[in-house]
Order: sequence, then structure tokens, then C-alpha cells
Amino acid sequence: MKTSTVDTATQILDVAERLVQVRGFNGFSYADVAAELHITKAALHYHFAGKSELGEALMTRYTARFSEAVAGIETRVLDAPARLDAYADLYLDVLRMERMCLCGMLAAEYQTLPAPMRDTVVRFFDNNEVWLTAVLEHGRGDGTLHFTGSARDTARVIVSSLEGAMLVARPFGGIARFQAASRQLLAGLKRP
Amino acid sequence: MKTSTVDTATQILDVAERLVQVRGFNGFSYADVAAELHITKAALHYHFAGKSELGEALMTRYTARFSEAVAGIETRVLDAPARLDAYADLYLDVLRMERMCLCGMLAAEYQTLPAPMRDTVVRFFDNNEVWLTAVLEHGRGDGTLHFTGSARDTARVIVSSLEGAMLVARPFGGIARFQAASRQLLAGLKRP
DNA sequence: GTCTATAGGCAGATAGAC
DNA sequence: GTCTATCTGCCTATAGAC
Repeated sequence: MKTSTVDTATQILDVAERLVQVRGFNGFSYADVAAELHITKAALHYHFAGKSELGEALMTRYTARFSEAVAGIETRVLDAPARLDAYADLYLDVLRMERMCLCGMLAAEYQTLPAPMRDTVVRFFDNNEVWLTAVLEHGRGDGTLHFTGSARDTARVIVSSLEGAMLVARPFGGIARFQAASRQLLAGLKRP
Repeated sequence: MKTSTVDTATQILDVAERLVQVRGFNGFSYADVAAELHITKAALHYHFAGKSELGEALMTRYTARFSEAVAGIETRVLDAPARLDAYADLYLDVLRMERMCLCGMLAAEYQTLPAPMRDTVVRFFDNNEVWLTAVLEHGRGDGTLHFTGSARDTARVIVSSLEGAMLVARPFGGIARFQAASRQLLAGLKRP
């Protein structure tokens, strides 16, 4: 019989994840997380030895979740243009919570990250590009998408443009700017 | 008769600017700047009362410089497509120094910034969009540029996509990713 | 698993001499 | 303008009781 209470480690990850996405990895502390959960900093160290380990755990979970969400698109959505829309909606959902993409935030702070975290950031973008590349090639094959240059380069444009749209949209508040940028970006791939 | 030595305040701004662009506003300290210039933290406080004031001074100078650079494009470059290329090259020059755009970095850290700095970040993006909007309308008028939707929305796509391309390119090292994204983005505006 | 207590360091900042 | 000296406070982290 499963309880309704959430594992403490999970609660820690939830709070820390939000803090990193809103304030950055260098913009939050163990004290912030502890205060919010009404536990002590020492209790945090029991679950995650140090900030670096906490960061690695955040990345592992985030990457897995994002991969699941992306895989879910393939089962629900069939044609390539709609898959791109659904992909952009993943970013929109994050922005609605007034957060930055975790990996986009960490990309900004990249030079200050513990070494183990750096690799996972790069891998995140790579994984996304691989998936998008397949979608783009599929769409070009059946004539629903149109772009010049390689599918991989176009995938890179999509990833970086969506990250940039999130980055700039947050200081302005609201999701309008992101949506406008996202729509215009994807519209360019749908018209012949 | 002007001396060859550089004003200390200017040296401080130079070092601090680089540190913010590489490590973020929350990723550098007065101690870092002082050590690099072989002066004490107290000397820094003489020139800039606090980190917030230093940050404001950085933004003021950066915004002015960027505006000058953008204005310079208008005097050197005449047709709209070439102006867009020159604009993208401003970002490329920053990336070549292995830095992020100052305002892109601060956009990521927006929620943790001192209030006076926030407004200047928003204004930076606004100013850039205004200039780009004029270039886009000019280009559409003489038939050298083609895009659907408003010039303002397209300007926003350009700004956010270039910021995103810088953001993602840095963890991968080198400028290739940025150049590929930049070229593809602008190519879409040049073809009919 | 969570606590109290504390270590050791670095942050931003100030007073006052030179 | 720059220094030494110092402050207060927060940071990450650890030891050891419960």
C-alpha cells in the first residue's frame, strides 16, 4: 500500500530543481532548500553529499524526464510538423512555470559548473538534436517539412532558438514573446 | 598630453565585464576582480560602492557600446541583408572571446539581479528590436528581405535566436555551432 | 533520517591610516 | 586612491547525539 507522502530525496530534488531553473545553480543554497522543506542543511547533506552531487542528480532526473516526454510525443503525434509543435510545447510548459530550461540555465553558468555536471549539459542538447534530426528527416521525406541544409543543422537551430526564446522571454514576463518566436520559427519549416 | 595608462575604474569595468560574461553576475566576486588587478577589495569599493552599482555601470557602458556598434553598421553597410549579417557578427565577436552576451547572461540570472539592473536588461533587448525592426521594414520595402508576420515579431525572433545560439554554442566550444545557426536563420529571411 | 553544534572559508562591505 | 584591518553574515560541509 503506497503512502501519499513523497520521498524526502524527491522533495529535495523538486525544490532544488525549481530554484536552479529560476535563480541559477550559483543563485541558490542548501539553506534555501532546507528552509523551504523545514529541515536542516545537515539533513540535506545526508541525501546529497554536496552541491555538486545534488546538481548531478538534478541533471540525471531532468534528462530522463525530458527524454520520456519526447518519446511520448512519438506515440501520441504522428506527423512531423505536429511533432515539432509538441516539442516546442515542452518548452512552453516550463516557461509557464516562470522557469528557464534547466540545461539552458546551466549552459549560461557552464564555466562555473562542477566538471561532472558539464558533460550532462552537453549530452542533453545532443540528445534533443538527435531526436529532432529524425523528425526533420521524416518530415522532409513525406513532404510535410521544408528546409535547406542538413537536418542536423536545422535541429540545432530549433534547439538554440527555443532556448533563446525562453531566455529572453522571462525578463519580459508572460509567454507571449516565446509563443511568437516559436510560431514564427516553426512556420518557416512548414511552408514550401 | 594623454598618458598610456588606463583609468582604474575602466580597468575594473573591463575585468568585471569579462568575469560576468564568462561566469555570470553570481559567479564572480570583488575578490576576483581585485586579485586580477593587484589591488584590494577596499579599493574597488572606492570606485564602485557595491556590486549592484558595479553591475549598473557595466550595463550602462555595454549598452552604449552596443548601440554605437549598431549605429556604425548603418554608416558602413547599406543594404538590409548585409546589415543583418553585420549585426550577427557583433554576437560572433563576443563569442570568439568565449563570452556570452552580457545581457543574455543577465537575462538568465534575471530573478536574482538588483532591481536597477533589471530594467537595463529589458531596455537592451528593446533597443535592439527597434533597430532590427527598422532594418527589416527597409529590406521588405526594397524587396531584399522576405518574412511573414510583423517586422517587430521577426526582430524578436532574430534577437532571441542569436542569444540562444550563443548560449548553446559555448558549452560545445568553438564558434561553428553559432555560425551554422546564424547563417540558417538569416538565410530564411533572404530567400523569397 | 533528522537533529544540534560548529568548523573553516569566502562573501560584500566599512573605518580609518597613509 | 590605495592600503590594512576588521566586521558581519552566509556559504558548504562535518561530527556526533538522538
